[in-house]
Amino acid sequence: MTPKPVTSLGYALLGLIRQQPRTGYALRKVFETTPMGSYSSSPGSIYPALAGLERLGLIEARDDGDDRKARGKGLFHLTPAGSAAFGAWLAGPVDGKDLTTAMLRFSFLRAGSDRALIDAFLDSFEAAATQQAGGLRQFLAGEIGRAMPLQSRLAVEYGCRQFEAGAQWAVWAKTVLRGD
Amino acid sequence: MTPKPVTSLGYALLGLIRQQPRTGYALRKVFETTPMGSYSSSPGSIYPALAGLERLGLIEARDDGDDRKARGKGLFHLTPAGSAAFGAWLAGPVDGKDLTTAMLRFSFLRAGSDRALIDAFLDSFEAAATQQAGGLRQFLAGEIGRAMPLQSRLAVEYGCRQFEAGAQWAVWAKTVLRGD
DNA sequence: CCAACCATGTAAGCTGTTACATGATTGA
DNA sequence: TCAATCATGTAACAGCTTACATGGTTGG
Repeated sequence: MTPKPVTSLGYALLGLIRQQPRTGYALRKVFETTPMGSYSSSPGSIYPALAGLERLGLIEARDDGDDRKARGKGLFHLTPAGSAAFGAWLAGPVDGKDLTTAMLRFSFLRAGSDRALIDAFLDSFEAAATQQAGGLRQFLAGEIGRAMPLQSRLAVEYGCRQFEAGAQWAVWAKTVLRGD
Repeated sequence: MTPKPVTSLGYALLGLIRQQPRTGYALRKVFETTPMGSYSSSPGSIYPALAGLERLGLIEARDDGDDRKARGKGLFHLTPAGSAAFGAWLAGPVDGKDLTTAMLRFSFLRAGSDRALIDAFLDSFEAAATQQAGGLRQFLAGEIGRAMPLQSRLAVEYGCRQFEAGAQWAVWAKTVLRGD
């Protein structure tokens, strides 16, 4: 029952594999050709990560398919355990300190089947972002904040605005998903 | 002439020490009590980092002061080499892929003496953020982007908005600094 | 036939995290 | 005197980055 031996790169891989079974190389390509690249750079990290997930029994490689497209080890599939672990991760709470990871999760929710999770996510994302922004504004108004050099205060203001933009995004995303 | 053996935590430490000489403990406190905490968590990283900076000759501990406030090793000061290295870092270009580090740098510029650097920074920060946002919008409009699941597209939109908020912050910061 | 791309990895090194360990001093 | 805070570290471990190494296949 050890809860989290899986890193965010691991979850990214699980999510992509859940979307459709892929080879290690195809996974690398996704990171190279999409903004998801910010979650990893190439080979040296993803192959070891895949090996780790396989060792944990969350994915397995199958020489899947009648045609010989599978040159290497074949396509990775989620095992039932992998599916369960990924599902649990998807349903977890939004951590205010790590909105980037939260967004990764969001990108793997499916408009069709996960509607309830999506609504819950957006609500708690908005709340978390608003709260973080509030914390920073409070800091700025407090003793330490007022004593900081101007540049530092401006930098903190940047953080506030980032969080506020995040909260606004959540509101916007809700309207988009409603009028779909 | 090995260019960059200093990490962003290292630069954060150099910057804080430049603001005023401090003990290792005082530096830890800054990370614990300000939003700068996002650049590190405690002891296990900052003491080794300080040791590294000392080994590189960028800082040195002095039993500075007539009164015995210095219980431990004393206060860390920048050496001339440290001052030069930090100054060079401050004057470097804004890397679009790492706006967080850029913001750390910004927070250490001084409204009094670094006016030229500040103006240059804000201009190039705005440009970088705008460009990153544009890249993401272009991606969304392209083949791969249009083929992605809705959730993923919304997540990318989040990224756009973050960058756009960054660009807007830069514009705002310029007006603040002008009317000072 | 040669370049590009498919496909998979290994190895060294650095950084950071967590958790533990220690001891002096100050204030209630 | 007892807890909190000042003050400094170490050790084990995990993860990522960079760079290198290896081969098969396909298209011009």
